[in-house]
Amino acid sequence: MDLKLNPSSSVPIYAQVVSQVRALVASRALRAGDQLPSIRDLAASLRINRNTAAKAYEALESDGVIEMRQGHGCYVTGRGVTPWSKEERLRRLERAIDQALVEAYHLGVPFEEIPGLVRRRLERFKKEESA
Amino acid sequence: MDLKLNPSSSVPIYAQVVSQVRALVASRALRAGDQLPSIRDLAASLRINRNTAAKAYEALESDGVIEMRQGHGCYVTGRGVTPWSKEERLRRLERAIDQALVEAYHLGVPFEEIPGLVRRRLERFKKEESA
Amino acid sequence: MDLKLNPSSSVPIYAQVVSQVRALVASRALRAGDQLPSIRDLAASLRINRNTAAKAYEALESDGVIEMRQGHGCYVTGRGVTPWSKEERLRRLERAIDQALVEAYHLGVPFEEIPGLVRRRLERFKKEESA
Amino acid sequence: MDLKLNPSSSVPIYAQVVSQVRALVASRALRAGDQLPSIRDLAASLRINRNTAAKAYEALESDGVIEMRQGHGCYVTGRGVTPWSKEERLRRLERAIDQALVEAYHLGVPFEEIPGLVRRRLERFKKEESA
DNA sequence: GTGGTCTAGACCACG
DNA sequence: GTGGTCTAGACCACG
Repeated sequence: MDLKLNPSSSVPIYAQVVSQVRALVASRALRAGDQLPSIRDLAASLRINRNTAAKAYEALESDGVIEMRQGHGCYVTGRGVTPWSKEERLRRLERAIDQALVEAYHLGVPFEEIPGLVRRRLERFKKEESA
Repeated sequence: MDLKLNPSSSVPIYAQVVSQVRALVASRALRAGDQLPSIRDLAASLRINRNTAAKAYEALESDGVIEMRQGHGCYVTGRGVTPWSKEERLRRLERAIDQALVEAYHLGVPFEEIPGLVRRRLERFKKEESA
Repeated sequence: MDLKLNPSSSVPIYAQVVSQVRALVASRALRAGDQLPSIRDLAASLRINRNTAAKAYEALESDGVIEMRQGHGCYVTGRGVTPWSKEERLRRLERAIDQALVEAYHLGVPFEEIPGLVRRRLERFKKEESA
Repeated sequence: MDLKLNPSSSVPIYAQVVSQVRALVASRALRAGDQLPSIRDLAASLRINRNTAAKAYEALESDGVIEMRQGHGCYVTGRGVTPWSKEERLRRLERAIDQALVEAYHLGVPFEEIPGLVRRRLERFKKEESA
């Protein structure tokens, strides 16, 4: 699991780990049941403190992305036992989409180009998935 | 300018102001040349610290979203003053789109539904724009 | 003896075994003199580590819930072998009751509903007992 | 806010803080909007590490019992925006009640005494509430 | 070996 | 002043 950390980013290190693991799971590079490196190993390979690695894993666990088992290790959870209602889930997704649209506006990317771009990124995700 | 701030969110208040002003501009509720309230007035109306309001405006200015003219006030700038190259801008947008896709995966929303959703949000943006 | 263990719970497995055996005894599904599976058998049937099973039995024994007779096996003891004084016992029970009341408050269950609920659970216990 | 910690208990210090604050809120010794001591002050008064105090407050926040505000402090939340369904809430409460009943059995307290005891503890809660 | 807790202490971000 | 992050390092509980 090779994550790329930016220690000078304003995004905390543990949050960078969280979002990259979430992305790996979403792109199916990590799948349900897969074992993650232990907290110790992760900390060593990223050269961060054990507590920082533990904080990232804790956040991922309370997110429902991974499970940590006593004395065993950390495993990717099965997908989607999210405790949220259908409406709440839609609301959250719309918020993420709107953020991308706002970003597009301010970057000067015409709205007409968005659907094509989204389709391209989706294809890339699916390709990784079937790989 | 009525922004909805959540003081108990983990997102800093100044960042909430920034992202909501950016959204207002993107949805054309605020347009190039429009005047924003002064730092002092914004702080008063939102009942936030003046330093917080100032910090938000600074961030918006260095983002190229607003301009502060000494003794005149704050104005929404024209679009496309972003300091980034075409490639950098595409990279940033793809990152925002990917974040929405990762969110969709973890929320259990099937990828097939994404393009439709994006189109719907785009329509809403355009409607607000023409209003 | 079919116990339902949750390996991803934050409650240690041995403690899950202990509390479920205590519940079985309290509901009279297990009665004084009944023989429990050996440590080896329990570990095999629950597919847990033998040390874990042994630790659970040790805790149950020092609690006075079971007795382990060298070379004979494990047996449920008679009731009321608790080593505590009348006052201490009352204090412990009140603590358990208070915990339920605190839980009720935070779950938003009105206090008026508590006595009815307690009565219902008591009936269920007695029914299992007479079964 | 005087909490009594037992450093030699097997219950982690932060968890002791959590459960005692929950009890204070449930007994209305702390009410919605009340400010809690800052992490620094709590740590100093309990003579524990700031990180340990912070961990307790974080847990209380993710439980919905308190809110922490940037640069302001910690406040008791309004009651009961628990994200759980009515059924889940009942299930959790029943579990807590059952634990008290199991405890009663093993302590040799006759089931007949339970309803009276529960009523007494409820009265004590309500008295504190109106005080 | 694995995760969990705790401390001491530094530095930063926020308002 | 308040909370948030991070490190180094110790010791413990679990399986």
